[in-house]
Amino acid sequence: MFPEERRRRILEQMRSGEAVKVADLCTQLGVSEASIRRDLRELERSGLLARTHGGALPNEGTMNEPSFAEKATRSHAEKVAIARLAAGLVQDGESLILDAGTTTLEIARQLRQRKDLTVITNAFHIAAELSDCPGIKVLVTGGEVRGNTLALVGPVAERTLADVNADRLFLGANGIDLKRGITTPTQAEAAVKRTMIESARQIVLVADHTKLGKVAFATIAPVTRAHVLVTDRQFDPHAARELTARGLQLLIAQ
Amino acid sequence: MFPEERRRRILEQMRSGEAVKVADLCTQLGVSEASIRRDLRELERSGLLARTHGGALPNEGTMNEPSFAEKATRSHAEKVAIARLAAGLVQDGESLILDAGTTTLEIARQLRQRKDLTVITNAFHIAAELSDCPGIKVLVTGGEVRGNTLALVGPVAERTLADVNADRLFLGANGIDLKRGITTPTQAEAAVKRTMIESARQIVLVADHTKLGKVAFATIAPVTRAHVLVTDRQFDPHAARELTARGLQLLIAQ
DNA sequence: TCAGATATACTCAAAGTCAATCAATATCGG
DNA sequence: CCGATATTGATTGACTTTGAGTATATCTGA
Repeated sequence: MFPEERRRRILEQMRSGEAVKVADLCTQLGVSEASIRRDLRELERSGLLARTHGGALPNEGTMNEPSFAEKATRSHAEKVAIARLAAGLVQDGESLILDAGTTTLEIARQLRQRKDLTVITNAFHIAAELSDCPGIKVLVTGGEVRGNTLALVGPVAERTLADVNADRLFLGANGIDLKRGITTPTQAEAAVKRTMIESARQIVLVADHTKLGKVAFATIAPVTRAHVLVTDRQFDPHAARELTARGLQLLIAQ
Repeated sequence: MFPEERRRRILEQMRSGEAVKVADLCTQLGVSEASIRRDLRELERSGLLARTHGGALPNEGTMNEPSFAEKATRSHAEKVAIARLAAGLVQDGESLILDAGTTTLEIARQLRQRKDLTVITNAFHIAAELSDCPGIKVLVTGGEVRGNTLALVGPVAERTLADVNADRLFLGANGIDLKRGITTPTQAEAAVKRTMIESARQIVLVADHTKLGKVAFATIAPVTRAHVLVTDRQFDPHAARELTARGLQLLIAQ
């Protein structure tokens, strides 16, 4: 058992967010307490955990935060249903903007067989997904990479988007609220999404029912700025009626 | 038993994700510890495992990926060697342009631990590789996705590149020829690479020896436009002398 | 607040491991 | 055939890792 190996196992054990005790690790890994302490000190130095008396607590980054991959599998069936319905709006020959996000990635997958599409996106995954489709021309906006979402934001992205004219935008969001509008966690993302909205003729908002009522930090636009909302059937009927009354077309995936 | 064969067996043994001990490998493969250590050093350089005191651990993630087989080849080891040498030119705090390509991707990997870098690239893979590095700001050029290489080309890419000023460019190429210059298969890529050249203070051409004498369809620039060429030691000595005479600095990876 | 129980930092010596060098052998290209 | 290059294993001194021992620090419950 090597020191490095031991440290990996310690981290592995903390992945669930639980604290570890020196004595436990000691028996589990079959080394003296001195060695365990040395390991913990080292891992603390790397910023992976915080030591306490008798053991250690995992640090933010060490815990299993929902990665992109995990988010993508969470309620995957619903996302596919929403994506199918949304993709049905697209006619061959159109040009589309696809926002970054797991639902919009599903839309991209649904569009693979289509002919003569132009897709503009600020998401790696979407561009990669469509890059080998003969009937689809993919334009990436460029911009700075936003840490964990792999979305591109910033002036470069905005400028590219400002210079295009798309038939349709498929917009993702973290929060949809009747009063606070469509929201997202960062100003930078909000700015990009606003530019997308300006460059598209029709705005299709895609969001599952869990987004309703949530408010994230930065407002993108009022909900009425969207023309269509595609969501699932657990979407609150009251809110649905209210949105319809305000002129949105609602499409409910089954 | 050839060194290559031995290394393959070592990797074979680590496939399950288990650690290996120098002493064990030593008896199993019937060679001295010195040789085993040399093998492990080499494999570590290629990014296939992590050495520890007494043995080695499989590198997290890499072991079961499809890219694993490719990484185990000799040409990949050469690329890594070139990349290490090239990455050594970079000082913390600089801004770089990284062209799309397998060697430049390796350069990106070598830069992960650096601080305060700005990296501009037209390659997905490079952007993804560096996106989670706290010390590195990644700017993607944007542009159209070129089918199989996943490089971004076209007016959007060129405009983004034209608007930046980088300390260094690491440029890949399909062909390097004394008469025909630096070449690449398509006009679109050539145009992007030319823009990169214009936006950087120092041009570092990275190319293994197989590129010498090859001529691809589109010329990017004469070889003399580069300031430094990083290559491997199988690079033809005559050509090397000729290039040095023309003012290029040659760096030969061992 | 204090005493007793734990947990910790520190030093040290032993065991094991490593890098560097060198000479011997094997292989390659002409 | 010869010189150049690669590969190998032995040797040496230096480095890491380890657990025990000891003095200090921290926690807990009264």
